[in-house]
Amino acid sequence: MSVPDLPTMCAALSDPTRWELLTRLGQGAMSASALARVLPVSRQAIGKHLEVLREVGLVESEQRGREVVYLVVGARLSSLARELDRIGRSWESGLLRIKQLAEQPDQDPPPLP
Amino acid sequence: MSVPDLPTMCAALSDPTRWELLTRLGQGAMSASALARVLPVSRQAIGKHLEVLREVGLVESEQRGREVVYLVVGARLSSLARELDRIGRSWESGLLRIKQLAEQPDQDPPPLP
DNA sequence: GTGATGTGCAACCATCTAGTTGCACACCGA
DNA sequence: TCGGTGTGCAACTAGATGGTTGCACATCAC
Repeated sequence: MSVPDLPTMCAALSDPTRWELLTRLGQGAMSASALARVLPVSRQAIGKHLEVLREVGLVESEQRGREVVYLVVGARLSSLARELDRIGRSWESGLLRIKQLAEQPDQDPPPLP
Repeated sequence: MSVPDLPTMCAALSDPTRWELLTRLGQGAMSASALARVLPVSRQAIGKHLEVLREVGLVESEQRGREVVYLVVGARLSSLARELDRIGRSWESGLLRIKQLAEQPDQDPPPLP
């Protein structure tokens, strides 16, 4: 899996059903069929959701006997969080800089060389 | 604006055009028309995107003369980041706990009262 | 072996969404 | 006063998406 860009990562997290899947998997690995038994969605739909999550690295799959169980990858979510925080801070500091400029009226104008 | 849930916040961030808007606004407040001048998208489409971002609190709007300028709210993204990180960590610790349990075979079984 | 269970793949459908165009109206400046 | 610019609202379209059903096939347990 190549590292997905931010919009793709966020798109994977934009569906309530996928959050439900992630939350369940957060309590322990499960197969698609097992998830379909406890959720009001077909096994095939769940399979598609898990594939989306796997593509962005939020879950990993593992063959166990004849079934395929999925494990959540919390570190992936945390690394996304770090990146979002970094960007959010940069926006804030940028606005701060501009606000400071606006609050210095006609003071110390840059000399034209 | 009521606080939006995680899927809704992530959905707002799942579109490349909206990230483009946020990035531009990160360098300074702009109006929808000004954004439309520098992006290959119509002013109306940009207006819809900005409305989506405003609903989840990622931008704020401000009347300036006859135009409406939009400002990015970096703190909103950072607070989302904190929440995602918290969840990611909880998943990791949960898996760790289960892994530890699995690695203690038939040891210290709980007494039945 | 045989039935039950789990998986994979494909076709199909309804709805959401990101984009467009078009028009009406407000307002600023020369 | 009048042209240019900015905004708001509505209608429409193509494609993405989340969901379904159906079927074929592998595999585990009895």
